[in-house]
Amino acid sequence: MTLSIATWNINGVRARLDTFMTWLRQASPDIVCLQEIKTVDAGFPSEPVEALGYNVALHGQKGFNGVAVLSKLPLEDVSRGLPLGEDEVDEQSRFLEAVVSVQGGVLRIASLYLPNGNPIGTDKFAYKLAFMERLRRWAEERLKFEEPLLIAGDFNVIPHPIDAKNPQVWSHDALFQPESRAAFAALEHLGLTDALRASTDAGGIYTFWDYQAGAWQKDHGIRIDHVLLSPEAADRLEGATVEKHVRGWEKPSDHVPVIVRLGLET
DNA sequence: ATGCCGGGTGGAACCCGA
Repeated sequence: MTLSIATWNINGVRARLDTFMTWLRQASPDIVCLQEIKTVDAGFPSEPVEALGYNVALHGQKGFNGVAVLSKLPLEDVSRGLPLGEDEVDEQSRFLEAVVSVQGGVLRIASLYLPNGNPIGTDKFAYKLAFMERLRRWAEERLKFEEPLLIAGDFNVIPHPIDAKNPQVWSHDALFQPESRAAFAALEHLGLTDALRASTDAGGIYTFWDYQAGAWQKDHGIRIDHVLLSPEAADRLEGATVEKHVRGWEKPSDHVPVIVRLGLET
């Protein structure tokens, strides 16, 4: 059978409730990773989501950030936040890890909201790069398990010029800095596969269009929402698609969902 | 060089995003 896993930066789940529920009913993925829910756990619309058959795991935050994993399969293990070093504190809710059972083992899922990092040259950019290094170290440890693993979310990185309509516009932006792109490449060098790029080398595929300056109307987009796969997941990849049409709906998020399909028995 | 738009908080004007 095929398991479908989606990721979507929803830009405020409460402001997006109608759009979100409409999409969830239509697309009906087995697993959904959400970012920027922008609410504490108690503010998440768990009841209507559970009514559609989903289990809900949350790592919320007041006003900003916040990630979630929804799953039609039971969530057996949930862990909030990336590991921290000695004396390190991270008050930002940007990472949520969960495990579901599949035939012969488990499927491990991480919902990720990587820091934007703008403007460059500030502590925000340093925080982004430090966060990416923490993610790299975590992924390195998890890959030792040799199990199907997905890191799905808003990476806030434009990996290559082909992933932007106008790459030169982003040359001074944290999303397209050499350091940001190198840190993304370092994740791939661990053995992780960019699911969309494993499916196609076509240009013009974007997941974000700014609300401002008519970016959507001009198709001035960037591809910054990604799904990275461990070798055991990549071997089962059946396809990856971007739900572009959702950007044209009423009250859209500025991001659209990305869906990957894996051949896995449950 | 900055704002554009939109969500959040808190109850106006400001922070934040990408």
